[in-house]
Amino acid sequence: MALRLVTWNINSIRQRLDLLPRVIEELNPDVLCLQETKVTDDLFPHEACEALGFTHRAIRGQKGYNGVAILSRRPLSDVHTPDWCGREDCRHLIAAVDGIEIHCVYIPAGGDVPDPEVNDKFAHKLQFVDELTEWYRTAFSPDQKVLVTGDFNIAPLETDVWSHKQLLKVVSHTPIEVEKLNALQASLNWVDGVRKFIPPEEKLFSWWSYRSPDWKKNDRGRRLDHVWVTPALAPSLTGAKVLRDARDWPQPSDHVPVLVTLGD
DNA sequence: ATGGTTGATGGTCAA
Repeated sequence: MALRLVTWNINSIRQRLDLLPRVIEELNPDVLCLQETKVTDDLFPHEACEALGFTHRAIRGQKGYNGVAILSRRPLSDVHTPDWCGREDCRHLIAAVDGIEIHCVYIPAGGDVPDPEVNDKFAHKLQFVDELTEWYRTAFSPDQKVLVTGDFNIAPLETDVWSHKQLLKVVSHTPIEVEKLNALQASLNWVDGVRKFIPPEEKLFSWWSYRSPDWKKNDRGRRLDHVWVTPALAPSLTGAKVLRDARDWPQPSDHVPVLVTLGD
C-alpha cells in the first residue's frame, strides 16, 4: 500500500491550524511530520488533528521553541525521542509506520555568524549534525527501512539556494555545513527522495524569509527541508512534490510542505 | 553595515 509522507516546518501548529486542511487537500498525506510546533504536549491541538483523520500521533514539544510531531492515519509504533548535544530540546522524534522507521528531525538553525568560535548556536548546529552522523553510522544499517525527514536548515546544492555565490558565507549554505550534511548523507548512503524526481540541475526551494516584502519578486529561497531514505527503501520511492503555492496562503509558514510518495 | 517579519513571550529571543 502506497505511503504519502509530508514534512512541514509549520512554525507554530496553533497559528497554522487553518492551513492544515489545505495541506491535506493538496497533498493527501498518510503521515505528516511537523517541525517547530512551538507547543507543550499538554497544549497540543489533538482534537483538530483527530478531526482531520490523523488518529495516531506522536508529539514532543516544549514551551516557546522547537517541537516535533508525527501525525498519521495509520498506527504508529516504537515511538522514541533521542537527544543530542546533551540537551532535551525536542528536535528528534521517531515512530514506525508500515514497517518503516520514520525520523522527524529539526536541526538547529545556527544563528547568524558562521563561526563556531564566536557563535554558540552555529557550534551547536555543527555538533548536532556530527552526533547524528555518528549515530546513523554505528547504530543502523543501509539494509534497514529508515526514512529521515525534516527541517535540516542546510541547503546542500548550488541549486538549493537562489545564489550560490552570495550565500557561501550565509548560515545554511556555508561549505562547512554542506560538508557535514554530506557526511551525514554518507553515513547510511541516504538517498535524497526529492532530488530523485526533481533533477539537481533545477532550482528548488522550500523556504523563503518572512523579511522579504515580496517573497515571489526575487524568489530568494533555499531548500532547507529534506526527505531521505535508506538504500533499502529507495526502490520504493515513486514521486515527490514541493508545495510552493503554500507560501502564498494567508498567514503562511516561512516553509512549505514537501511530499514524498513510496510504493504504488 | 543594516534591516527586514513572524511567533511565543511577557524585563526579548529565535528564526
